[in-house]
Amino acid sequence: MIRIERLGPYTWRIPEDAKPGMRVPGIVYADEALMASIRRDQSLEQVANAAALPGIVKASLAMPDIHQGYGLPVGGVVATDVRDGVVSPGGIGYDINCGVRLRTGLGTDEIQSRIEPLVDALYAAIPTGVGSKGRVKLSGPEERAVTSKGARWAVEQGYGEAQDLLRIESHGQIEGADPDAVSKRAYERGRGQLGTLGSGNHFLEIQAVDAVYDQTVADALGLVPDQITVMIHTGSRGFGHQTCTDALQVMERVVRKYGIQLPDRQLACAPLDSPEAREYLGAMRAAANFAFANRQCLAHWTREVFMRVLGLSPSALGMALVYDVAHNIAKEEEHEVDGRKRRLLVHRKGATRAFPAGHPELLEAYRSIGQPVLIPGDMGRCSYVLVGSPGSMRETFGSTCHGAGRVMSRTAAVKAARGRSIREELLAKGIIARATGRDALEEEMSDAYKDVTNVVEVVHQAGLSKKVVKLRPLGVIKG
DNA sequence: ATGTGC
Repeated sequence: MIRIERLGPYTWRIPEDAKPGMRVPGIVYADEALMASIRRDQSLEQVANAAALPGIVKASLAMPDIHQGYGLPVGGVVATDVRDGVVSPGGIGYDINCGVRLRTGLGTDEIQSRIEPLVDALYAAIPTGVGSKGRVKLSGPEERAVTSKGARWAVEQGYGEAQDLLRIESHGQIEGADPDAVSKRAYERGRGQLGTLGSGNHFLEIQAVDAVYDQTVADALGLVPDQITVMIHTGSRGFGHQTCTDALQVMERVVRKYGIQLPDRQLACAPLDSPEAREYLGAMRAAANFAFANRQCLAHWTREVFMRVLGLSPSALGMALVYDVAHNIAKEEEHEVDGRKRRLLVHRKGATRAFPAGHPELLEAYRSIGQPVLIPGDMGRCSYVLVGSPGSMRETFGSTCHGAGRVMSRTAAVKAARGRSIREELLAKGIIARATGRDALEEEMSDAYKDVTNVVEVVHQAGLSKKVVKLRPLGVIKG
């Protein structure tokens, strides 16, 4: 059991001497109850392990939704100096640019009785499940264009509108993508998968605004009580998965070549000035753009379904994009550390960027309110919208949590759900669910997750991001 | 997360 001390009501510290090789301490954001569940897996060990990465700055950080992952826990944030630091694919995750998109719609009154046909039509229109193939057939050159242009590619093909791009993190197009750094295998796996939801915790949900905590910011985001929203959670599918797999294979060799000492081989990494790091970052950005294009396509079809089922014109439907965040990605950013500005590679793995109002890298639309932070909970409880707070710049390299975080493995959840009908339980709560995988709803039931309300309360109280609205689920489709 | 799995 790793040594951890409490610093305050919402912060904990793993001292630098808790494990050999640590270059910086670990800092974990949690309250007492969340820490009790965090202690049950190996995630704190992983926070300490990541503190041994060369060039790590200040601390190995973890959000209240952490749980064990590959190398770094999901919910981990690691910043490395671009001059002497490394990039670690395990610090980003297999699902490169897994992220969340939120759109607004009508009022609940207008569609309350139409949720079931909407869910059925969405389920029919949007491919779900492991290995699902999409409606977009990409040629080789087209797929390369997707990796460079991201959401812009989708808009140019008629999936959505140009103004959507003004409401996506990095405008849905990450610079520095290198289509030549992506393997043939990743291209093959991705080819049929643009415009697919995938499986696991990925979902598309119809929700309603349930509570408003910050009226001014909610107004600026176009979110009012009882309004319908659509939340989409998915990533780069087989394309990103293969890109991560390819990189890990390379990094294992690189660790030996450069003589890097690591407490866990899952943290395999490469110095940022090496050709291997440049190649991976080029491929990671390509995969990130694939994911932005993926969410853009899904959002477009969602809009089409709403128009068809409700018999509405585009202008009557509205459905503006609120925001689209990447929560599995590494980004080069400038941060002040001990009074000095430094260029850092910030790895966010199951963590959301949360720049506060006024930050120069924010989209123009949100510069005065801060970056919207989209936090999906679980199917049966709720989700949240927050915005970045100034504390995130002082403490977490402009980062906050990304979701609820699992407390049960998938197999444990299926076992715990034996004899129950999760679909019926959701229905009893007024939530209509459709899923492809045989155990998909059981694996994803509420009991398998921490209560997102507790997670969000911690990041709110800790000053990393502030609550804006709560969203309650009405209908969901899953893989 | 994933052409899921020791």
